[in-house]
Amino acid sequence: MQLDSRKKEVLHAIVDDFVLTNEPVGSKSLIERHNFNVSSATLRNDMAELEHLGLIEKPHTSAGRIPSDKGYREYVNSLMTIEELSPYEQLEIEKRIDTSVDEVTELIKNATHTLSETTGFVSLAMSPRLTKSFLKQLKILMIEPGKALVVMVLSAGVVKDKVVRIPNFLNDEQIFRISGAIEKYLTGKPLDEITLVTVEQAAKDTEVPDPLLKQVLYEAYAAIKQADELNIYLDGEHRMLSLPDFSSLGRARDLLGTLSDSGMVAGYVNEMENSTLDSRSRDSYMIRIGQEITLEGLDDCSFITATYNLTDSVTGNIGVIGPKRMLYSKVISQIDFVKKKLNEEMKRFT
Amino acid sequence: MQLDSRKKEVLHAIVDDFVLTNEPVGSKSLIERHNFNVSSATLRNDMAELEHLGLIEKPHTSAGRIPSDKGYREYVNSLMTIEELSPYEQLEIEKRIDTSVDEVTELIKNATHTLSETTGFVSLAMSPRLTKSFLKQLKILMIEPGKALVVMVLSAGVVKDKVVRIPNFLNDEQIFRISGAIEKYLTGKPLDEITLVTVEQAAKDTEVPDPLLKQVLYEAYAAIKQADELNIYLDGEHRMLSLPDFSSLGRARDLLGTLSDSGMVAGYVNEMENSTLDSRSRDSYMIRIGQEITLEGLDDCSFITATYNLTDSVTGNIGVIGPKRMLYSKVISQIDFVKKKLNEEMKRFT
DNA sequence: ATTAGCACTCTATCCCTATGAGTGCCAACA
DNA sequence: TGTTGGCACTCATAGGGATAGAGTGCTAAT
Repeated sequence: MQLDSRKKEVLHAIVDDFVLTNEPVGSKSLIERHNFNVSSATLRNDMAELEHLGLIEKPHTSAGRIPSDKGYREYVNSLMTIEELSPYEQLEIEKRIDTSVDEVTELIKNATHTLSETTGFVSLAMSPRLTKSFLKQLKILMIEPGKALVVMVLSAGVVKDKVVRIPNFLNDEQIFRISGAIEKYLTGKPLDEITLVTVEQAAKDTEVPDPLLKQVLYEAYAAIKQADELNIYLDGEHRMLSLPDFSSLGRARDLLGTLSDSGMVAGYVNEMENSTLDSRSRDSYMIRIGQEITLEGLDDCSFITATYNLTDSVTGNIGVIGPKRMLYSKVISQIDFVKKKLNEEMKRFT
Repeated sequence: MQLDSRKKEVLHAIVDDFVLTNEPVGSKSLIERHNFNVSSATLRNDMAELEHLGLIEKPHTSAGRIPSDKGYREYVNSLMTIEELSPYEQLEIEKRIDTSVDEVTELIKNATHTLSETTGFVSLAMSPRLTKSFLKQLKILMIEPGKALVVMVLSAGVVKDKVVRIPNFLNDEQIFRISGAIEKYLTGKPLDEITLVTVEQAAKDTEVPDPLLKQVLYEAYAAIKQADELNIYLDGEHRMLSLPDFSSLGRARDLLGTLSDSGMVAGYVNEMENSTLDSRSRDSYMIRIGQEITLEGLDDCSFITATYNLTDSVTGNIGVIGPKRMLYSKVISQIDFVKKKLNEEMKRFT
């Protein structure tokens, strides 16, 4: 996109003004608010050009201009500058995140909640992707005949467990032996390298009758696989209703309807994570604007996520879904700061 | 409330019509829809009387009548008849509840989700009140130096755990001894009879140095107490946006804002549970209508809950938050049926 | 390349009116 | 005493101009 410098300024100003006022911005008000040393007629020419390029558009013939998705994209990619949060803003966030919790999950939920409060938008986080973490401990506890609890401690400091069914006539002793064998064989193995075959191999010499063994192994395997399932945490959905951008009930309904299917949102975040659309090397966040988002009802939204690290290889995402018409640089700083805090606090768990 | 039988019919008809059409109902349309063998003028007299009693009201001078909170209350208490769901409706619900899950929590979430889908309103459930359940097993597993996992199996078939901090230099052996002592002493005790004192007594003879012991005991106690904390599951909040009753964005915002504070809603349900307002002996559900609900923003809602049983003494609530203008008898049957299914399925876990 | 000027477009707002559903009340009736 | 027909009155809602205002595109001059 080659734009001469004034046109860049004009686009920048239009985005800024529209974000601020939520009203289509015209050539005259642009002159009033900003120090362009040219006349409104000149800006009108520039604006016609920007519209021709698809960066801005008119709601109707005689209205001012609003940024198009492409315009926001240009703004985000090349025009805006991201500033650090002020010490005061940083403090506000630090005060809000409750870091006194004992579990990673709670910490993530807290951070997500804080992010929603801070931005005023919907926030979301994905649980850490545990496929790269490895098994540190695995114990199977008998609960009662036919029922056992598989407890796993993963390298990232995460504890997972699952109630499983086992054959009724297996006794403590046998379970203990199976459990020990699995643990011995699988400790240190990344979750994504654990297959049903490796689990079965683990228990070769347990001296437990084969038909009994099979079911336990399968259940243990299922428990392990469940441990690396992704969870998503959404927060602050109701805040969207306070935004003028969603004052039409229809839009609000579609949006919240889509967000209520958290599995679908999680799938989308995952897809984003694996996409090559973003210049990840440059920045540590991903942005999707308006129609770029393939979820229904999010056409008027932007979706920004950053990646947090529980360990080097165990990561998750945290971010925001807000209106396209948002203060991108501010929101990005806020996400970034929350992410940093989250990373710091997570060191406690690993 | 002494009403002659025609006035009862009139109130009944007004509620029915208003629920159906969402429009104030006038004397004339009442005649048209129902077989009152009197003239509209007579109904006008009756309606004036009902209004005088505070059972119905006018949005403005020359409009029809709508039921007041008191009118709905009368309807619910004395006028409506509750019918069983049709076999088809029952089947629809049975199809929807996924009962193949391994944990009570998942089952409850599924039932809640189904209830929201079925009614089209917000549904909610409280986790079982575990204070009356007793400890069946308690194990403390070392995770790493300074960190352990307390695993509890409760009589209601529920498994709870919590990561706790312990002194760094406690070894496996010592933890095993403490764990065994606590378990031996507390097994069979209802959770609400377990105090810090009883936990401390449990571990008198463990031969673990006292200062180390203290911290573990405190953490174990905290874990036990956390096990009986109440969780709430809300589902289908977005459905409220599809209801004409909440077509005003302001109302919808207030409502969803309040619901987003799930802790507050949980507190309210608990309060309801302990209230004596309801004739619990007669029916197995509780209803709060409009202003009877002390939560902000729920003035236009009704709140109906029923009690499910995990065991005889371990219960929770499941119910619906919908608009006042709802088909009470239908919704009550739906809740009741879901509750029954839930009770049946829960037998598997105990 | 920039600017002033101008005709044109379209929305938003206000006011006015007509419509119609509904009410309360009164007098008459069974 | 309860019921009814009749009637004047009320008020929300919808529709139809008329107007103001902000903004645009285009042209001709600088």
